[in-house]
This record gives sequence, structure tokens and C-alpha cells, in this order.
Amino acid sequence: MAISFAEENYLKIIYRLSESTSDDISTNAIAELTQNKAASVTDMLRKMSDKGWVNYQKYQGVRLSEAGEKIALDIVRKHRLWEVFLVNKMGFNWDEVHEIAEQLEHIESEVLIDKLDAFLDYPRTDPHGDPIPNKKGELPQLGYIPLANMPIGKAGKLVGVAQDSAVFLQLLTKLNLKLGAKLEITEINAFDLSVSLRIEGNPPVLISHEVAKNVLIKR
Amino acid sequence: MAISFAEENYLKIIYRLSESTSDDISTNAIAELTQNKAASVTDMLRKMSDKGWVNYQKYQGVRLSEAGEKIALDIVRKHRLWEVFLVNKMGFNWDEVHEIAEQLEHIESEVLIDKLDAFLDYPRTDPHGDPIPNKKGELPQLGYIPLANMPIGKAGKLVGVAQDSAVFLQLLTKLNLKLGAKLEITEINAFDLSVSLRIEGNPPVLISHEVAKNVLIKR
DNA sequence: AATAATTTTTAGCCTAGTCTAAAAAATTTT
DNA sequence: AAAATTTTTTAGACTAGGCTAAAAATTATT
Repeated sequence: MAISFAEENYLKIIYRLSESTSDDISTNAIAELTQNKAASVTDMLRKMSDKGWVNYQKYQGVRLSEAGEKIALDIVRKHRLWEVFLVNKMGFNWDEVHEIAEQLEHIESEVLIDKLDAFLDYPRTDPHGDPIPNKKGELPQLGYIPLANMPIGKAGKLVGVAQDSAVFLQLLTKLNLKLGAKLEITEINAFDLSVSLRIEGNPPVLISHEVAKNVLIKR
Repeated sequence: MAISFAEENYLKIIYRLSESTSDDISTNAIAELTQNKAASVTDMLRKMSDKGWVNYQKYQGVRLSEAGEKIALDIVRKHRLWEVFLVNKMGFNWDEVHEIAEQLEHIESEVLIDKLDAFLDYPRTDPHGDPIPNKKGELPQLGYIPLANMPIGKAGKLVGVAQDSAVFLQLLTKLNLKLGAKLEITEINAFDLSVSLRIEGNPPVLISHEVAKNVLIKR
């Protein structure tokens, strides 16, 4: 019973949504990211629940089962490794690779992925700074995450940046974002993923998703 | 109106069948290679005819239209470039790459293929010696083809080999296959693609598909 | 040329994955 | 706590791409 593209996509998206919350994931949230209607999502969740990949109670939302998480991590691993390939070997910019990696992540060959991993010299993060799970589905312990991935309401400390272009660092200075600063996300705007950020207890300021992706924090 | 995986597969298979004959391609031949039933093939041919990719007259077989051949050549180009990648960069053996390339050939990104082509240093043939079409769908003029691709009943002259391992060359000697020999395929066995070969007018001898792939001939 | 065998097509059915419209449940507002 | 709103599910329909069984056309054999 092989897994279909559609099923892989659902699992990946539920995983992504689970990264930034410990709540159950809602039908609507999934519908938005898969670009399907809520009714279609309900259908699919029921089927995937029957297969044991998710735990789903109607009207209550869904979360990945152990088996489902394993599959999702494998897809994420493939996606991120291909992104490294596209940027490091094929010369794409890091903002051009997502759509292509969305396709490549569905290629089925464990040995290919092992060889690709070796060819890329066993990278620990993708070009956006996101960690790459290993074969067993374990995430490398980086000691930091991108600010953009920090759950709303939790505090973290700025420990580094994923980029060191002059313009980026100048912007951080202007925003008063310095190493060691205590940060807390108060809101993420769905429209552009811009982040409302409280710095050292001051009133929140707005920063772009782009900036939030490149600021590294420790919980 | 994007093209589907299934449609790409049909076009590729019709192209492959057209390579070794100038007759129309039969429903049954396509059914065998696509692993579908003849009835399903008929359905699909009707649909692809409506889209203008093939010229199809019921009971008369099918051939690619100009548009269909362009698409088929593009898929063949992608398939063969990915095979070069798998062998030259990822360290696969040339007999392990077909299934993976079958998947990779459906990845949609023109710029990726351009970059891959450059990364591989613009190869003219794939690891099996088959020519790689360029962006415009033109096949490089190699001056030879693998014996395995020679139509039944046509004569050719041995002009080279695609491999130079000792065991392979020893086998050629044993078979009395030497440079300049006049060759003619009398039969191809569907079971293992082994080839019944007449050498210099002598009674036919049997050689494996593996050997036939690595013997290069000029028509 | 008639019959037999083979190939191809038609007709009707099935599954996966999607949709819309309406109903039901949960949540928010008054 | 009742009403209004939002979210989710159900019911029924659609398309792509398959299938089987039977009918029709083509090809081969007597």
C-alpha cells in the first residue's frame, strides 16, 4: 500500500503546522495550506486516520501519529536536502528553490537520498536555516531555531543570525536587535507572515518574515 | 492545461516505439509498455488526439504529431540528463538508474534542466550511449547508434563500443565481433530483449541485450 | 471467399481526490 | 442563556485514469 502524492502533502503540511503549536491542527488551517476546500480535507483526514497516520476526532482537529510523523519527517528530510542541492550545486538563490523541492521531495528512492546526503557533505540545515532530519527522523540539535519558528508567547534569546549581509545586519541594529536580547513573538500576521515582536519587554515592533527567518534564537 | 504524468508516459512510450519503426504504433504495443490494458490505451489515445499530441485513427494505430514529438523529446532529454547525473555525480551503476530517472523525468522546471545540463558539462549521450536531445528537441548527430536500437532487418557496420571493460572486449572477440564487421539483427526476443544477430552473412548467433547496448554501429 | 483468430473498440463500472451546497456542531456575541 | 456566526462535516456530484466483458473490425487461415 504505497503512499500517494496527495497523502504525502497532507502529512507534510500537518507536520509544518504542528511545529509551531502543541494544539490539535484544524481542518481550515490544513485547507488553507493544501489549497483545498475544508470538505476535501475532512475526507482525507478520515482516510488517513483509517491508515493510522493521524489521530483524528471529528470537530476536534487532528495530530500526527507516530507513524505519520515518521513519514512527514522523511518528506521534510528529502525536501530540505534537495533545497541544499539546488542552492549549493545548481546555483539557485535560496528564494527560488521551494517549488522545485516540492516536486523533488516525492521522488522515491532511499538509496538516492543517502547518496545525495553524502554528495552534499551531510548538511545539518537547509539554505533557510531549517534543520534537516536524519534517516531515523531525528532533528539535529542545533541549539537554536529561526525566530520565525518560535511559538507565539514563548520567550527566547537572540544567539545568532543565519545571514551576514551588511544590509541585514544594519537593519538589526536599527531595530535594536542585538545578541543576547530577550525576544517574544506577540503575533504573526497571516497575510505576509510578518511578526509582531516584543524586545526586552518593550512595546512590540513589526518585522518581516524575511528578517524573522534569519534571526536565530535559543528557547 | 498542464500535462499529466500519465500523458507524459504515453508520449514517451509512443516515441520509444517509433524509434525502431516507421509504421503506426499499435494499441497493444503501447498497452504492453505502459502496463495498462488495451481498452485503457484506446481511451487515452482518443483524449490525446483531441489535445493534438497524436494522430490517431481508430483501428489504424497512432503516431506522434509535431507537438507530441516535441513534448516526448523534452521528456527523453530530462530522463537521459538525470541518468547522467545519477551515474556521474551520485555514483550509481548504469543499470541501477532507470527507475529513478523514470520519476525524475517528470520534474517540471526548465531552468533546473538548463542548470543540470551545464553542471554535467553538456553530455551528448546518457550512460547507456543513447543520445540526449538538446533544448530544441534536436538529437546530436553522433554518427552511430547502439546495436540494440537498430531496426530488425537493416544492416549496419560495427564502428565502436560504449564500454571498454576487459571482460566485455574479451566477449566480443569470442563472438567474432570486430571493428568494421557487417551486422544485421534477425530477431529480438521480447522476454529478455536478447538479440539474434547475423555477422558477415554467417548463421545468426544470440547475444544479450547488455552486449547489444554497448556495441555501436553505423547504418 | 468463408471462417477462425486476433486486435481494437465500446459500454459500463470503479477508485482517488477533488468540488458545492446544505446540515450539524462549536464558538462567539449579545 | 439565547442568538448569531463560524467551522466542520455530510451528501451527492464530477474528472482522470484505470478495469472487465462483450461487440466490432481487422487479419490470418483454411
